[in-house]
Amino acid sequence: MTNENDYILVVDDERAIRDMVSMALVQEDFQCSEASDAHKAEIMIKKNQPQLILLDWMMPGMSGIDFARKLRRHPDTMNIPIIMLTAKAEEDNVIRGLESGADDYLTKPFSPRELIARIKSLLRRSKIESSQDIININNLILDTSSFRVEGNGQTIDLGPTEFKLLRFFMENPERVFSREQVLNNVWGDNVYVEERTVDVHIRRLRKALETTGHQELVQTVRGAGYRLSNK
Amino acid sequence: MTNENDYILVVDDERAIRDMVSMALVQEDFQCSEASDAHKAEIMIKKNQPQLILLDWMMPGMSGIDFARKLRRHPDTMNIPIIMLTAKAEEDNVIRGLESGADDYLTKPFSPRELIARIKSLLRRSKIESSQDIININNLILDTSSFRVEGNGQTIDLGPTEFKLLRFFMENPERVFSREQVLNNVWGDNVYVEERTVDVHIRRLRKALETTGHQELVQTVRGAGYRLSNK
DNA sequence: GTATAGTGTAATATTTATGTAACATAACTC
DNA sequence: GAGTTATGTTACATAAATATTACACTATAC
Repeated sequence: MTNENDYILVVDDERAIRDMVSMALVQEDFQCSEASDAHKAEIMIKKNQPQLILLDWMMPGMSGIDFARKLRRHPDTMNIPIIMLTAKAEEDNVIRGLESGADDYLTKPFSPRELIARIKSLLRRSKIESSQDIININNLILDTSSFRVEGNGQTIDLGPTEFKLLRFFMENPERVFSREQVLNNVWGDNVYVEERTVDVHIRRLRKALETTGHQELVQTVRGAGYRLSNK
Repeated sequence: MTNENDYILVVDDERAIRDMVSMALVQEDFQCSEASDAHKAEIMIKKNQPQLILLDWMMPGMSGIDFARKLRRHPDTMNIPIIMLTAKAEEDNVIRGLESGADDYLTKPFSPRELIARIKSLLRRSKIESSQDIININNLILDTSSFRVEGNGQTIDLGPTEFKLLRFFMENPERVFSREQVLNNVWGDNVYVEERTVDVHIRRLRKALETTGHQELVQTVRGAGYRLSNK
């Protein structure tokens, strides 16, 4: 096994679950730590960033779902994969869990083998995604791992939505996307906002890019949508 | 909803599952068909290639996993996204499922909402990847994904209607279309504008093409309409 | 809590595209 | 060549698309 480089954090208030999970992880040569609540987990994450987090849905103090949201908001922890652990009775909420930013979920009781399977699958995916994390177009540099954008060496400040927007366009340059496509890809499905909202965020993005003269990369294609291009 | 163009094939030997899934799909305006085994599925795929396949793991005859592998090997079906449907008891095999080429998997029982969410997310990804379409006639190059037109390497600026017009003609070269046909295809049915309006837009298109000498591709066929031809 | 930053919407301004009509030219008929 | 019809060309008012701004509201940080 070559799992020894992957460090996994288990967050659950029930000791029995934590132990069972840890055991399964160690068996597979994963490194792992345990935290009994969100607060402790937060401290541990700051010290040593895990490659993946197993998160209980229901916990005293901050709930798993809120914690997941918090992690997703913070640039440093934004891209750590999260697997939610939910009890059978809470199944209805699974969707909310996924919407809050979890990447997968497991319904208790689950078998160690399934747990391992899902972990591996997620790690695999996240490694593929994070392997290409710096995009450079005309000296506009977007670093997805540190969530930074630089233009000609100068840092550009972007809000979360503008960052996602720019990232999406930089990952798919030279391609026109309709407002609807942009909404689906940047805001997500099942999110309803006005199409015109895209215009406003494009405007905000352009404004931010003006500081380094990169606003011209974001182009309007009348009747079709927007495009990022260096031509 | 704009899902009506996506055709999804459901392959499962249990009628109950197929019905449930179909119902959920139809509700979302997806087109869908059902197959009860791999063999039937194969025939249906040949006839009409689906945008996505929902594939049961365990089936009489060829198993889902083998079928997935087969699909992945064949060039025509290589890029069709596959979602595996696995029963709880078969969880050990989830990894093998993903390794055999499935893009995602769902564990039964699953909720329709989750099903739909995963389908949409997969379709979104695959659409961006597959939408590259370039037409080249006499070095007049039209790229539908970037909405760009180039003549001998030089960019040609076109308004939305002229672009659509040129696209239509380039997709159907050497063929004469009456003004009425052009209106129906480029402007859309049930849009009423004067037939002579076509002339004006043809004029605009020709003018734009003059910059690279491609105006002669757009030919008038007196009494019949217009044609795009390199002869 | 209070301050701050981020979001979506609606109203308004600006830019660009569109369709039509009027006139010009070319082609075809006799 | 005169008469007739089809197409080319241009200008312009209007419509449509996009840009921009302001604002109310929410979420987040301190």
